[in-house]
Amino acid sequence: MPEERIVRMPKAEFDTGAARCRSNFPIESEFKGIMSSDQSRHKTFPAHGVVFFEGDPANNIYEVADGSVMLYKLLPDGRRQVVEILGPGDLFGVPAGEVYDTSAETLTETLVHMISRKDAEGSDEIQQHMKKCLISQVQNLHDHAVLLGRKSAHERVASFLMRFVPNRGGFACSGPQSETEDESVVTLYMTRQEIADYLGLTIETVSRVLSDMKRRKVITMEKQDRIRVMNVCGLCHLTGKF
Amino acid sequence: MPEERIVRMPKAEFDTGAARCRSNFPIESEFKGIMSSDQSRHKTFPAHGVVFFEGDPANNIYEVADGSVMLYKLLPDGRRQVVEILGPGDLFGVPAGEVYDTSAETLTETLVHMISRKDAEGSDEIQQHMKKCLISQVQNLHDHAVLLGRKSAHERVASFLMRFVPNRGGFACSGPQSETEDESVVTLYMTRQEIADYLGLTIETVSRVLSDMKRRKVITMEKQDRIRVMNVCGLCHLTGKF
DNA sequence: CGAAGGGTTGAGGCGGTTCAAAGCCGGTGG
DNA sequence: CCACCGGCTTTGAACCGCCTCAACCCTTCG
Repeated sequence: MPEERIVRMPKAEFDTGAARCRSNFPIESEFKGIMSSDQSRHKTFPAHGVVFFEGDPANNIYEVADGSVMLYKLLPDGRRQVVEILGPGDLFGVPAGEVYDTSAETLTETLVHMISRKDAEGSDEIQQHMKKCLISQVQNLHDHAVLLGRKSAHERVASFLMRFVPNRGGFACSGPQSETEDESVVTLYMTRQEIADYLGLTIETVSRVLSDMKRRKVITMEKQDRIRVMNVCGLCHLTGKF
Repeated sequence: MPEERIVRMPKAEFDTGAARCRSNFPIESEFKGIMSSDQSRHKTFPAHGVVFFEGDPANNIYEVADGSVMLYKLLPDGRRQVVEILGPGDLFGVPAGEVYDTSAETLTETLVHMISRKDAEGSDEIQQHMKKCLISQVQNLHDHAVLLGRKSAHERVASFLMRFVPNRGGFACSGPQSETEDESVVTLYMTRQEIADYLGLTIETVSRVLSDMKRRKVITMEKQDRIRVMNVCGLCHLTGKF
């Protein structure tokens, strides 16, 4: 079945490699960051801790060492859009101007490496890594623009869940483990509000879509943020990407 | 009035400098590209010409020398999302994997510089420029995510139009030229379909919003793609950003 | 003049939001 | 151990903004 799907896929849907830099799993990884050098400092934030606010002077560049971070922007009336979700190995806080263009908050307890802008400029290794991360970041943002601009609520939630299923859904999709079973457990570490703000929806819509998927037996919920996908292939087809 | 608005602006709305790398004007600029070296080739595309398709092998990196280019992605059922609009000085076709993650089409007659990936790797100058462009690209994509995820149709169209008004709307907004008049003429060089696909709307909605703005005398239309903004400050307030 | 290809306008429907109420669950204190 | 509280989540009902579908208009070009 996955082979068949690959054959049918038009060029445009090939995996372009954007996922290779950043992990599928925001958590649980033991990433050995490129920034773990002398000149870098470390800092641990609790879950839902603020790393910096939009508009703060951009003095440091950060790398997620362990945990997960979201970047978001606010409109003056309080509307929020979460623009990126980052995991181990991802960089953030790389500024075009003098200040950060987004706020950064942790989702889970998170260890970050920090390095000053000046020191980052000086290191070729870091520059290289930065470029690589930026490129994959851009491609992820392209995907997210498609999601926000053109996908239905069901497709958005399905795409979101698929993000956290390892080795599935991309060009290199490994297909179901066995003939009879195609399950996977994903842990979100995000509140409904955070998910909604990432997907451009409301809390209620996210909740309704998840309930609907439960009703259709695509997923079951072990805890509120721990979801068992009963049929990965089925969920994948709900993303709109295939 | 503009000074007053700046004072009221919370930190979060400061211009973060994302616009500095790329021009406000996709057209009419005589940008002397960093790629205009020996090893680069040039190519001119007519308006609405295809530079490459999503999924094509990513052999070259491009720079817009003159004209404008849009990058878009398609879903298999034909839904399209334009993810970026580029002008002189902007780079595109920088791949994370082996293939392009978007398609690239010109909006107007466009001159591009091309350079092979290998040659790009070799030049520090190009690497530097590439990094700078990527960073501003990321910030523009952040803004666009907010637009797609959280803004109303009116706010989207207003934001879109403000993009093409020079020196207005950002942190460095110069304010109205005179006490009595606050006009500006923008030329879109895009069909309604392209605008709609960029803003995550339908043709009809774009058309209706523009008609509504005409009715409210915020804009007048000199030609279908040539719009006179009668009240820049007024339009700016419709963007939702202030 | 007629055809073709955008663009505009109108009517109706639907998906997602809004507002409101109830449910669930973990934590705290009696 | 259970009652209570607060925060998050779920569910329901009504509404509304944008989409869909269809007709019409305008401009361009043969």
